[in-house]
Amino acid sequence: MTKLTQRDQSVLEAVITDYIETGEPVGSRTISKRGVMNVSPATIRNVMADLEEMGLLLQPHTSAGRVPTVKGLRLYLDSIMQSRQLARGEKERIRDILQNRPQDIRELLQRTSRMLSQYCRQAGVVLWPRFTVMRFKHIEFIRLGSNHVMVVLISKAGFVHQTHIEWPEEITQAELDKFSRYINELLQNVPISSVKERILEEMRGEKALFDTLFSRALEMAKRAIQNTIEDSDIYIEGQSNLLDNPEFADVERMRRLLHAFEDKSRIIRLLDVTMKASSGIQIILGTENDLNELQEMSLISSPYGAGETPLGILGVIGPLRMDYSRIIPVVEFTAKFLSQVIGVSDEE
Amino acid sequence: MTKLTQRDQSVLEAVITDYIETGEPVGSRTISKRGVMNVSPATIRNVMADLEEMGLLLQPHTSAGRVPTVKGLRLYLDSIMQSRQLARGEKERIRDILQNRPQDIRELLQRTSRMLSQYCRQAGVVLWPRFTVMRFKHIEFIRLGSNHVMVVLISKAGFVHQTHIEWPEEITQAELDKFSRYINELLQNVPISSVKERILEEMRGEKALFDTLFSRALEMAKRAIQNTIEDSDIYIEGQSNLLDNPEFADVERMRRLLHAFEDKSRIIRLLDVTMKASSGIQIILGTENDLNELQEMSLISSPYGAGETPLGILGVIGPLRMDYSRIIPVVEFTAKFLSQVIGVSDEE
DNA sequence: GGTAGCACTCGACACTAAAGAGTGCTAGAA
DNA sequence: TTCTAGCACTCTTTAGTGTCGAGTGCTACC
Repeated sequence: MTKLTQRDQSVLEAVITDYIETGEPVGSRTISKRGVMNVSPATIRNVMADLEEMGLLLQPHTSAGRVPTVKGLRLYLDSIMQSRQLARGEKERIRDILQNRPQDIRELLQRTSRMLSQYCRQAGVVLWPRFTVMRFKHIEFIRLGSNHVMVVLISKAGFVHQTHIEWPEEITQAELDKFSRYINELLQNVPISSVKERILEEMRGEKALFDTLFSRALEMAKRAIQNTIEDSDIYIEGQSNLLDNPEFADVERMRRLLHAFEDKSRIIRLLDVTMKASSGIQIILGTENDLNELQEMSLISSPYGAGETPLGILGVIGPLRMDYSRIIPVVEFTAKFLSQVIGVSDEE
Repeated sequence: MTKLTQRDQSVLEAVITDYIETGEPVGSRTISKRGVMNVSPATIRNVMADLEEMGLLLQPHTSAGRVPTVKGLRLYLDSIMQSRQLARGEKERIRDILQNRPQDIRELLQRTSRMLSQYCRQAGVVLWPRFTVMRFKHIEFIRLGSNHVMVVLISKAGFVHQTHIEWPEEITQAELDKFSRYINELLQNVPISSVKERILEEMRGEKALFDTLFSRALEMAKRAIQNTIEDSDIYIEGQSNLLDNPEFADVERMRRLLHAFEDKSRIIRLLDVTMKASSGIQIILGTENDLNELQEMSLISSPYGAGETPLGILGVIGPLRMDYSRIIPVVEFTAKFLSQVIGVSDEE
């Protein structure tokens, strides 16, 4: 690919900026009038024709202005755009919303998602952390019925997971309490990803051989953990913001989009992959993702975690035409700040 | 109001049936051709004019067919329509989906909501039970940080609630365990609505006076309960089904609707009121509810509970034009069956 | 290399006409 | 008295037409 001259870049930037603002195809005259470069529309047209040949711009129809392609946007994001700094007031506002530590972490994540959506006027999304990356804090067995035991599992960062197992034999709450005590002592601070191994190891140990109570406790914990691993959830808020974008005036498009949002498992997978791919902010533009229904959307995301360990991912989903220079720092800051809030309880 | 003759009723029914099927205004000729009554279009027209005068039908514009009004639909539902029985196969299908008791109750409710939406091709809705109507089963305090204590509260039916309190003084997990034991013993099987009184009562008692540990446990439990009471949540699934209805081809309408769904608190209030109003199935048609955004929707709902006690409410939200005769029995059956599933653990 | 001018293309919009569905009313039949 | 056939009328929908304007590509010229 031919290298872009300074002027080419300026034109590309002008087209994109204008397009992001208006959503309409941008004509040569518009750019010329802006006066960033003092050249005539005709000159601009020549440059635009070049850019189109390189696949950076696109003409929806012969006599229309130009619209950036995914490739064009990508180039712009990677090497032309300057992210704005967040004003102090903006940071304060985000802090205020997240700082009042709410009732439970579920609500914190949900609130984060809502904040992102309102603040960026797009859909906000937060992925519930995968349990496997957390550290064990506490387990509790509660007898619900003659064969039902409820298990509540809590991670150091304060994430709660509940599950439910069948237990063939009659068992009392007092016994279950003993189970809890055994397991809590055993697994204190162990990463949940290695809990299972740890249990298996212990099962082969001497104590389990002679202490039936202990070995049954291990068995129960094993089952509970098995139920827990694949658990995942996601909060998508502010979907209706997307409707306000003129690009979704089309009902058919809107419908596809809502369908995509309702089938959460696929979005979870997308986010999961994204999280593993990078530790910093990441942008996926339209066709760069594999979900058919999201081909016209982009995702701006960043992992969050407790201190250094990444736990989940949060971000903003919106149309290709978004105010990236504003949203990127918002997502970045939110992730950083949320990590701090969560990290507090994880540290000691 | 003049009483309806048999023929009037037949015409009303025919109009409504046809309208529910097609969504288009229904003309006199259409009904005549159906051949339910052997009369000419002109006769039907006379009857329709009468019905319109009574406010049961409406003509969108001078030269169009008729559409039922809310009043007309209400009359139809209350005294003309015959609910279909669910076929055995249909019942089986519903059972299958709900019976495999899932990981946790949250998932069970969510799954119910999804099932309703898929099965009725509208939006399904389930209200998370209010904690106040449940009975106490178990409480657990877990130390998260020097000043943070996480509280997990479990009801007999297996509902879990987590909250989070600040505690001014340093406290060890061992102490917290003692707290849990005290409170669990004290509150076993008490209705959560009277837990607070019970605690206050106990605080004035002799034991609290002399046993500081006990009185501190009470204090902590009191705070936890305070956080818990107003908690409520709702699952709305299958919103995209609504988009498939031609009446929502209009983007503006769609947008209002999505906004309504995103502001869950108002829908929760609506359901809450509905739940208290009646013990059986209940239908709210369009303008009969107070939410501006839902004026064009109706809600078919039924309370569910553990055994006899109503806990929450579930139902289907869709446009005025719904296949009531099919959906009503589905909602009814689902509520009954869900109550059974939940009831199991509540009984002993 | 940049610019001005010009002919051309295409979508948006407004306007018109025709088709079709459905009604209300009236006069006559059962 | 009740029903029906017929007719004039109303209103929406759809297709078709003409005009306007934004924007382009090309060419000749500075």
